[in-house]
Amino acid sequence: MPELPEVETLCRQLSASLPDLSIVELELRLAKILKPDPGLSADSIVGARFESVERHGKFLEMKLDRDLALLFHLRLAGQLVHRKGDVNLAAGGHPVPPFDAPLPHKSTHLIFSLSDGSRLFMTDIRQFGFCQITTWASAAEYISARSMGPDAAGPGLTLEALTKGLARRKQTRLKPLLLDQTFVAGLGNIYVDEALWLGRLHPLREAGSLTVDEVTSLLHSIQTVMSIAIDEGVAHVVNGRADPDRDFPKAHGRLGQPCPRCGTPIVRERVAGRSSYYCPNCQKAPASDR
DNA sequence: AACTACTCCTGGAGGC
DNA sequence: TGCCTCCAGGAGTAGT
Repeated sequence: MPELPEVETLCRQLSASLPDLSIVELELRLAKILKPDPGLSADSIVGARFESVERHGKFLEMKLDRDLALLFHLRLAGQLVHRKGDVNLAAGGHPVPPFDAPLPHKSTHLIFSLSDGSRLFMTDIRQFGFCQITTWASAAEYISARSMGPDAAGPGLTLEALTKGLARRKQTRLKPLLLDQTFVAGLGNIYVDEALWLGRLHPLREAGSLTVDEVTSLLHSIQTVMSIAIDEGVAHVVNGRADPDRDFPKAHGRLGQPCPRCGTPIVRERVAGRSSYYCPNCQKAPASDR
């Protein structure tokens, strides 16, 4: 569930809390979570100091001195909490367990003890996330090899780039296309649904069927959803259900609830193997499906 | 090229 | 109450 906004929020917090601290000890509680590059090991990073934290799509890269780096992907349910005493200096990712829960949790797989007595916990109830121990150059190579598209919240996602991208993938439905990290980087199931709802586009529309106005609308919708989530708070969805006390997300996780725009009940349909929520009135199905 | 199915895994929800 | 099944989700891979 951690998508671009969750990782970006975490990145900003860790950028403030980690630099200049060094790693005193690393406790690995689930071996497969840690993936050291050949020639490196958990021991390699003991004593190394954090320099900076960066986001690449949904990847989080922590640059250390000695040319070392940690590359995290939180996948479905990964969470990072940097805590000193009872105080969270940074916390983000999947909201289960709650960020203020006692740590380590039974699903905490990795604990970094840092030079000021604080600790960084990686918790992941689904065990799909990972932390790679690598070098600056190998991290850059690894990221580059993903061939990620323009960042959904970055300046590279322009009308021109989006138009060209859609033209290259004319036959692909919008939902799987937007989930494809090589098309645009950072979106996941929740924010794709939100962007499509905001742009009044049905998830099964083919990329090549969009008018110029619709492409423009899609671009603005992606950018708007990203900035709302980053600036005003990420979507709170647990087990596929949107938090009933918040009005964001608008469509995702709101089966049967009235569309905030027109009042028509939101429907759920399986698209590309994923639950997709949309308004059947505002987001008209493609002609071929009617 | 584009699609589906399957894999990794756990926990929460709902049915009976 | 307790079993059972289903579902959530990112992304890689294999097969059609």
